[in-house]
Amino acid sequence: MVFQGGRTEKRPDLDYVLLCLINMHEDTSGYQLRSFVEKSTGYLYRAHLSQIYPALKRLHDSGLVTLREVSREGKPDLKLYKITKAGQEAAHEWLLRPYEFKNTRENGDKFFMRLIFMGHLDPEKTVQYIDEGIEELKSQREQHAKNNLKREMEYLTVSDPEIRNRYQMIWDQELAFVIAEYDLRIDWLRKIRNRLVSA
Amino acid sequence: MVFQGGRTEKRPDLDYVLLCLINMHEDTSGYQLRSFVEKSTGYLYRAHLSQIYPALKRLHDSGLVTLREVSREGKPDLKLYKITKAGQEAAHEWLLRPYEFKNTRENGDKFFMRLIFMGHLDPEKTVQYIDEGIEELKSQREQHAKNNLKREMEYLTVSDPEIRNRYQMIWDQELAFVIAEYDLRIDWLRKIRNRLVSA
DNA sequence: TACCTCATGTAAAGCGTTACATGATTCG
DNA sequence: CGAATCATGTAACGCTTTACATGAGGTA
Repeated sequence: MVFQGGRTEKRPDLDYVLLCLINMHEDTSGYQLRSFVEKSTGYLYRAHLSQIYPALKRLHDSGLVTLREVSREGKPDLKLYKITKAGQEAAHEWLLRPYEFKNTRENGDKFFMRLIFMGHLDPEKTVQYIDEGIEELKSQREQHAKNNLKREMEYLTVSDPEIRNRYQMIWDQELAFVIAEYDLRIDWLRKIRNRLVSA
Repeated sequence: MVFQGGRTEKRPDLDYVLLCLINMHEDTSGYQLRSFVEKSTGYLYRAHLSQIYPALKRLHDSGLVTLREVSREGKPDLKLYKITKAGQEAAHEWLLRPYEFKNTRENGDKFFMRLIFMGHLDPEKTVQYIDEGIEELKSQREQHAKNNLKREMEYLTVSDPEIRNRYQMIWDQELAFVIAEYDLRIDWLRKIRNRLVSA
């Protein structure tokens, strides 16, 4: 433990994901955490053991987790982690921190990922988080709808009409797909929102 | 131009994306390419200028593109690229290369990205590509449906029933969302497939 | 005046993937 | 007998992001 760093140090998202998972389940090993990252956020975010072990070391050095080593004959020591008070505060701070939206797929996925760890939170806070997400997704949806790919057909300087038509068709479909995916996500957020307010 | 390397050298996907875009439009600059990457594949894949410039250098060194420099007073030279025969072959080889599926979001997106550049191809080849994608997505969908997050609620060692219920609700919704997103993508591939065979 | 677009690049930091290193046990 | 799971880690490599460097012209 170097210095109690619960404040707002810059940390990779992985650190917070692990912190939240350790908070859900005491005495977890790095190896177990990998499979739970997989099972919980797996569709939206993944991590390799080679990222997890250094991340746990960072968390330990900052005093956000403690560890207990269990010797096992012929095998490397098992390291079981517990969250500290500072760790719980850091996790809480992360969940409440205003989400920094960027217009990328990865950024959108991470917005949804954070939601997975919000069960501990006051539902009102989660609803506020979701509302911000809905607004952002609506605006991104409109941007895509406006930046119509059809206009960009001008870029295609290929004369063969059959090829042009094929590109046109694929790009039209592509745009429709992007819009549909945004609509699905917006809908999904609304569903969760409704369940949170009606509970 | 170091050596004509049209064969199957290992290249980042970015190189092929740029190659395909240069193939669509002669005499393009790196700067223009960035905005067209944005407008064409933007939802699925993006690149910064700091990646594009080195990529163009790689393509030029391998003889896949040629360039023409246009002097402009007080400004850096404008570099306009053209694809070579070797470049067209490399792009074609990339499009026909069997897609290496991995169960990650990024990998799924890149599958769809490649489709955007298949307008030049024999539609039968594109249909075959799509069929492989549909099979893969169906299998991934089933894996997610099976790895039901409910079972993983065991991991959550928090006693408060209100918190447990909230997690349960969010995770159930999360799973439903993942499945719905797979279904949307599978549907979308079927739509494009139908348009390709009926044309 | 401040910001955006055009236009080319390099350098460093950050994050993710693959390979290496070690070794027991279990399942097909 | 080979593959998978458990269990910990380090090192190298690759791609992405941000910062730095330079500078003109247009627009709010």
